Amino acid sequence: MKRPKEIKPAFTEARCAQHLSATEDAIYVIGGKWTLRIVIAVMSGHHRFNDLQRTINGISARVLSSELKDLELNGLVERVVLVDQKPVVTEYLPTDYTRTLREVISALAIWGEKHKKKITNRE
Amino acid sequence: MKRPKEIKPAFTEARCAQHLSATEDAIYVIGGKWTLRIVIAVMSGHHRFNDLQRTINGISARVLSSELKDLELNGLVERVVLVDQKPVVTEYLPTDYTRTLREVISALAIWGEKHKKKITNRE
DNA sequence: AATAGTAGTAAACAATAGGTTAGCGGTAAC
DNA sequence: GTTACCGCTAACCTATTGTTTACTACTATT
Repeated sequence: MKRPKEIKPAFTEARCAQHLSATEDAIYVIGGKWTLRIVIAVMSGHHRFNDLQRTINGISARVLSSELKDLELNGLVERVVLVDQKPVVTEYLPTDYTRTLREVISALAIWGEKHKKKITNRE
Repeated sequence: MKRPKEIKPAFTEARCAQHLSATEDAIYVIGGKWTLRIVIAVMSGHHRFNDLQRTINGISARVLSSELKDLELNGLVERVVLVDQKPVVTEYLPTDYTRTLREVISALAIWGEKHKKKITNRE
């Protein structure tokens, strides 16, 4: 017997538990303040340290450095040092795994735009 | 003249800036450790304080309380006190705006599952 | 009368994230 | 020679976040 005249949930009980666990894992990896922004910048062609720092507004070298190390550990960027270049150049490149985040980023970006409109309209 | 033989970016430069700004806004609102998990639980039919605390593994009353206040301010839950009930009952209900997060949650949940499989397989 | 649940709040504290400043070794341009 | 860019790193500090414990006021059950 199911609750007779109540709001029907947007997610079933099973989906709830599943979603709770899965989003917990996802947020653990990509939920940081900077993580996805770095990923977006790398996917957009910004591969160098200082280029990334310039592109991502407000990030400090210290934080960028430690975030890049985490991302590398998780396989979300690949760090490549080009030794044969005149000044040795370090590049952070997207991987196949990075590209699996495209739908997540798109969904977030779409929602973020809607939310911005909502906020700016009401004030 | 565009870079001749390089990896072509997954996002264009314009999309990059757009995505950076929009996801920044989105993460500001829903990027917290608990935010989306509470939203999922509320959308799944868990409407009461203690029910939420039981459902969301590891959250303390203090944090749940303050997160619910934030969510209410952002219009992502509605706090309803049922005064006519024998013991006064407080409910946290999803709103229309909450439901705009469905795609975001789905995308995150799908990615989180994939990521979990990836991690458990390699160890 | 005692216990337990409901919906929290207060206080005190610990942990983590993030920011600021400074600097290093190298190259290259002025 | 001095300045500046590159890719960082160390030390230090602050702010946010989260934890624990205890407690409130009320109701219902045993």
